[in-house]
Amino acid sequence: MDRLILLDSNSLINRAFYALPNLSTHSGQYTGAIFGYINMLMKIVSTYNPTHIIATFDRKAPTFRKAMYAGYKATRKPMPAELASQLAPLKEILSAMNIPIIEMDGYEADDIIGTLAKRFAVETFVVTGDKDSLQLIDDTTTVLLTKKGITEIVYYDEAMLASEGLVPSQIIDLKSLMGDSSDNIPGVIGVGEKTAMDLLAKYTTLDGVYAHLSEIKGKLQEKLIASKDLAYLSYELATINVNSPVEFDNLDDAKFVPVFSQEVKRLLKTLELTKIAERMNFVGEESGDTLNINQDIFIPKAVDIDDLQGLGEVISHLILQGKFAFSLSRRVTLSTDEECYNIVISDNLLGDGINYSEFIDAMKGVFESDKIVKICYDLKNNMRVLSNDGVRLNGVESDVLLKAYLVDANRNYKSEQELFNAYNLPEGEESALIYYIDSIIDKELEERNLTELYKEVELPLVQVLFDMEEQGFKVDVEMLGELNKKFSQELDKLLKEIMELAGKPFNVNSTKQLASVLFDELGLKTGKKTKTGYSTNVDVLNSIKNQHPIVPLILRQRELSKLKSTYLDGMLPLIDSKQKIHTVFKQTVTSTGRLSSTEPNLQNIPIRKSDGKLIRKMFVASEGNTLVCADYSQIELRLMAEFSGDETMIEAFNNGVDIHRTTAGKVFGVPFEMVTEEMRRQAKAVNFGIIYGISDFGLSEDLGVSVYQAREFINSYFATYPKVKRYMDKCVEIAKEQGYVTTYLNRRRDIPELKSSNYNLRSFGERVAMNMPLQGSASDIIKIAMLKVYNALKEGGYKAKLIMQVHDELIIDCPLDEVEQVKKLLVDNMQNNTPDFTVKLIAECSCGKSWLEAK
DNA sequence: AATCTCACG
DNA sequence: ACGTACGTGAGATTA
Repeated sequence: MDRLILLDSNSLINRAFYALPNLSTHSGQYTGAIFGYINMLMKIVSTYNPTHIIATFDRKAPTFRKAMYAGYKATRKPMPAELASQLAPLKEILSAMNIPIIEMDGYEADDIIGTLAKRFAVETFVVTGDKDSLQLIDDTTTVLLTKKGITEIVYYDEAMLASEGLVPSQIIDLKSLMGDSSDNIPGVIGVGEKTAMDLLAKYTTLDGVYAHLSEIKGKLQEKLIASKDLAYLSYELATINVNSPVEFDNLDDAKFVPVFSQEVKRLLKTLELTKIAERMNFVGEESGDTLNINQDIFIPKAVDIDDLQGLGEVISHLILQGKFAFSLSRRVTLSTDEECYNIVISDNLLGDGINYSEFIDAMKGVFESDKIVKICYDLKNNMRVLSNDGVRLNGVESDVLLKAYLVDANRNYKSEQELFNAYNLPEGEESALIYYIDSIIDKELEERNLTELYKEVELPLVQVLFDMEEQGFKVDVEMLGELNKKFSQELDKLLKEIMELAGKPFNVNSTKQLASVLFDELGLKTGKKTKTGYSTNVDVLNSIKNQHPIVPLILRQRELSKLKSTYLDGMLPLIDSKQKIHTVFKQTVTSTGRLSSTEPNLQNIPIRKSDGKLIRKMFVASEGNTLVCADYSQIELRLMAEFSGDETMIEAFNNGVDIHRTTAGKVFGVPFEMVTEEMRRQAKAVNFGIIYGISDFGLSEDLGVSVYQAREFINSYFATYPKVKRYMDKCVEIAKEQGYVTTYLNRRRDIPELKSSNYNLRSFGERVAMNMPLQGSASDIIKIAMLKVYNALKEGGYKAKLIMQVHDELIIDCPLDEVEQVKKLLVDNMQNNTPDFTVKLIAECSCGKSWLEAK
C-alpha cells in the first residue's frame, strides 16, 4: 500500500523556529528550525512508514488568490532573518534525501498540498501546523496537525473531526465565521469559536446561517448583518484551492526510502546536527536502530462492531481471553493481544451503530468483574467516566499512564497520543496501542525495580484517591458569602484611595501599569527586574513601603484580591448541591512523587496570614462530623537524619527537642536556653535550605544577609552535622554517576541537567539530586500511610472517610463517636510505616469543626 | 501562550 | 563569570 506524506514546510519550519532555542553552528549558521523540522520528519517517517514524500514551500512573491484582497494578507510579518537563512540549507538536505520540493509563484503551500492530496488516489497524510488544512480531510486524506511547536502530532481523520462535531468542509464555514488572526482572516466581528460552533451546529454552513438570519436573535443577528461581506470574503480566503496548476504528475518521482546518501550525512555534519545523523540509516553502513525499531510490531487492525449481536460476540471473546485493553477517549475501542474492535457508537437509536447506553449495559459486567483483567490509560479518569454511567470499574491491573510516570517522572503525558508518540508507535486504535505499550513499559519497570512500587502503592492508591475526590470537602457557603462581601467592601475603599494617591485611575492588577505609576510617576526606588520590566512583587513592595503611603495600600489590595479571586470567586462555581467541593488529585504530574490537586487546588488553601485563615475556616466537616487532621512533624529533616545517619541529628529528633532551636544552639555555639528567636529563625532557614539543596546565594536571599555570611552559616551547619554534608555530597556524586536518584520506595528521577554544559542547569541538577530523595521519600511514606489508613477505616467498618492530603498532612471527615479511635488509627498508621528506621516519625493530630480549628 | 504574582507544603 | 533556593496550580494581564 502506498502512503504519501505532504509536508507544509513553511508552516512546520516556522513552528520549529519559534518552539526551539536559536541553535547555531560554531560558524554562526542558525540551525534550530532545521533541527526541529528534520527531527519531526524522522519521527513521522518512523511512525507512518511512508512510501512517498513531497515537501511544499511558499514563494515569497505575493500570492495570487489572496493578493486579490490586499490588506488582509499584507499585514503578515516578514520572516525573521534568523529563520530565512535556514531555508536554503533545509532544501539542500531535502533534495539530498530525494524528497521533491514544490513551490510555485502565486500559490501558497496549502494550495499545492490541497491539489496534490486530491490528485493522487493513495493514502495521504498532510503534515502541517495550520488548522485550515483540516478541510482537506477525506477517506484517503488524513491531517497530522503539529501542536506545541512541533513536539506533538495530532492525528485528524473524518471520525476525529466528527467527534468535534464537524465535517471537513465546515472548517471553511467555521473560519469564515470566527476568523483567524494568524492568517489574517477577519471573520464576523465579535464572533469567536464558541458562537461559530453553535451556529454551525444549528445551520450547518455559512449559507445556512444567513438563510436563517431571522431566527437568530439580538446582538448576534446585528453582528452577522454588519459583517456579512467580511464573512463571505473570509470564506474565499479560507478555501484552499485544490485545482492549482501544479506540475507534478508522476507519484514515483516522490518515492521515499529511509536510507540516505552520504551526502545527507555530510550536510548534517556541516550543520553540526550529528544527533540526528546518529539516528538515521545511510547507504553503505550497517543499519541504525531508531528508524526500524517498531517496524515489526504487531498492532491488530480494527474491526468495526456496529450492532449488538456483534458486540455480544466481542464480549464473549473478551471473557474467554480474560484480558483486554480499552479506550473511551477518542472513540470506543477494545483490544486483546490479537484483536481490536472499534465499537461504532451512535447517538440516535435509528442510525447505524450501537447506542452508548446499550454499549454500557452490555459491558457493565465485564467492566465490573475483577476476574477479567483490564489495561487502560489513566485509570482514575476512566473510573470517573464509567461511574457516571453507573459502572464501578474493577480489575484494572495496568494503567499505562501511571506506569509511564514511574518510568520517567520528568515526562508529563497529557494524552494517550503523547504517550504513543513517546514510544514511537505506529498508528492504530488507542486500545491496541495501549495493550502493546503495556508490555513494553512492564519491561522498563522491571529493569528499574519499580514493579513493586507500582503494584503495592501507586495502583492501589488510585482507588483511595478516587474515593477521596468523590467524598469531597464541605464548604460553609454562608461564610463564603460574608467573606466575599467583607473583602469586596475593603477592596472598593482601597482602590479609591490608591487612585487618589496615584492621581489617576489605573489597573492595579497590571504589573506594567503599576510599575509605571510607582517607578516613573512617583519616582520610587526600583528593585529586581523581570524579563519585561521592573518587578512589583511583595519583596519589592515591602522594601519601599515606607517611601510612599500608596505602597502599603497596594500590598493590602494585592492580598485581598488574591484571596477573593482565587479562593472565593474561584471556589464558588465548584461547589455542588451538597455544599461540597471535589478536587481532582493528579498522581502523575510531579517529578518527585508528590500528588497535586486541581479544580480547585485544595493543597494551597491559605493558613499563614490572618485574612487567609478566614478562608481556611470555610472548610468544614460534614453534618454531625468533625475533621481529624494529622501532619508529619519535620518529615523531610527527619529523613535527612535517617539517610545521612548523622548521630547528632538523629539523637535530637529522638529526644523530641525543637530541632530548629537545637540547630541554632549548635551552630552559634550557645547553650539551648540562650538561643534567641532570631537565631532560631536563621537556623530554621538553614534547615530548609539544606532540604532544597543548599546554595549560599539562595540562603542569603532568604535571610537577607550577605552571601559571605550565608556561606559561613552553611559551613558551621556542616561542621555541626558532618554526616549531613557527606550525605549531600554522596547524593550528587551518585546522581552524576548513574544519571538519576532514588527514594525510600525506589522511586526514581532522572536528572539529565547534571550533564548540561550550562552552569545554571547543572547546579539545578545538583540541588535536585539533594532534594528529590527527601521530598520523594516523604511522599512515598505518606502514600503508604494513606493506603493503610484507608484500609483500616474500611476494615474497621468506620463511617469516617479520608478526604484530603496536603503532602505531609491527612484529613479525615469523622463522625463524633468515632473520633478517638480514628485519631489513634490515623496516627499509628502514619508513624509506623518505616520499621527499618532509626529515626522516629511523629504525626501530630488534632480535630475541629473547621480546617482552621483542626490545625 | 507566555509572564507575573502568590497561595501552599 | 555566571545567577539560583525544592515541589506545585490558578488568576489576571499582555501580546
